[in-house]
Amino acid sequence: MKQNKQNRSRGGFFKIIKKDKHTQARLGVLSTPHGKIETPSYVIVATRAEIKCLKPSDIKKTKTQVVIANTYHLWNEALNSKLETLNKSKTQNSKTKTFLLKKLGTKLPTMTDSGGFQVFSLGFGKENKIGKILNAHPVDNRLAKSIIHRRKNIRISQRGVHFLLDGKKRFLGPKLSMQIQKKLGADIVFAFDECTSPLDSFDYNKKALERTHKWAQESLKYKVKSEKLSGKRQFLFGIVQGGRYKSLRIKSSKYIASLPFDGIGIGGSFGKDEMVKTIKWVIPHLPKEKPRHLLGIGKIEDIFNAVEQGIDLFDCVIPTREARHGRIYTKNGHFDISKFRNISIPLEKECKCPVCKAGITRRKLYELFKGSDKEKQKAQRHATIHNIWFFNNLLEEIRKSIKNNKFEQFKNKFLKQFRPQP
RNA sequence: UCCGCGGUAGCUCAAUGGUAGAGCGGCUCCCUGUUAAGGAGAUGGUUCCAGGUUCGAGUCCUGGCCGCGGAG
Repeated sequence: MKQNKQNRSRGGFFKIIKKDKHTQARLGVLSTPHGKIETPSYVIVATRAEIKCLKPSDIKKTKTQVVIANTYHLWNEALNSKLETLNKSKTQNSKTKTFLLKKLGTKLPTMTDSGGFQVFSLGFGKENKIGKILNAHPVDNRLAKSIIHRRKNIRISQRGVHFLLDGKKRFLGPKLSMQIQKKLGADIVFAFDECTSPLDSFDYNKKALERTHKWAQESLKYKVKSEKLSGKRQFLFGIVQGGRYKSLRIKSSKYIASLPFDGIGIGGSFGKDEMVKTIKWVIPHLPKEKPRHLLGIGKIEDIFNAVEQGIDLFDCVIPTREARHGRIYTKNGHFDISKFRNISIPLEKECKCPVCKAGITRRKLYELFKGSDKEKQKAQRHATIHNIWFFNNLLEEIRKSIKNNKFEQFKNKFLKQFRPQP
């Protein structure tokens, strides 16, 4: 184990090129079997190995460096692909594309999430209709008490998680998660963990954290084993949990940092406006030379705050989901297309994204959104391309600013300008 | 000119004579490791007009007006 730790953390997988003088922001490069990723980078969500509403050729236009798919949602497809792969290898299909890349239809670095988030989203989250970040409306304590621990869709044990969904029962644990992720073939994979809810108590989080740490060990063990067998390299990230509790976050950081992971994910839930605080508890205990991925974050402000604290990777559904719902991102803030339906100006002034360059106006986009099913699909595709491009471009600018020692200035300037639209 | 059918929210339509509703649109808001191509909320009415019957009329009766279809 100790040997592994030494070898794996120095494999040239992650190189830090520059550290910002005034903040903890850093510029780096991740080298994966399918290409390099310049960090900080936004990882675009492609849950079922496709970016919703986009064709493979669209993805190339969006400055996307890397995408993340999901173990839980590709479970069946991944296991069924066993036969497919065998058949194809028999018929001499010499291309060694991974399952993910085949489905994605374009070549670029990929990641997969382990299914740990679904322990929350399909359990507590679904049951109580809350997200992993406590929202603006303060939750009544009595309400919080009444809903705590109601997780009728899942059963969690030391071995893993039983999902009881849509009348189907299935079990996912660290070993199976690693097996599925191996099959999916991402360049970077995550250890199986338990994402808890922001309303879970200290005691619950403590127990959950013990499980997550146990599963981290097992994910690592199984991954090392399968690597020996197949010879194929996948980089594995461990995940820090601990919810909203400082002592647990620190404990988790230290523990995950002590294991021979290739990178560190920071997962779990956050209290309202407590994200920076939580990241600050975690970062000091992480190895400086390993990449850090803030799971499931974030919004524009979150990105700047996290980069400032030394985060290298993000992923979030915000750009894509909100695009589908008609929200457009611009440097002056985001706006809902319905509010600007009569304006014949580009989605964003002087935007260089392919959609704006093609002359799609706000009025046109609105008309498409309200048109036939086919037109709506077009609208969602345009909005998705624009938003993804916007986020990727923003990260590009952030990288540039770190390079020039101007991150803080850039952050302040950008956030000042990024206000809800006039 | 006659016969028939209809006229209710911005639009399309509901409502055995008993508190006028729904869908869509418009408006406000939400979306953070996607069971989300989604969700929440507020608003919205001289029921074409004028009479009549009735405790009570969107509903029944009479007469107008308007629209659609048919016949001449």
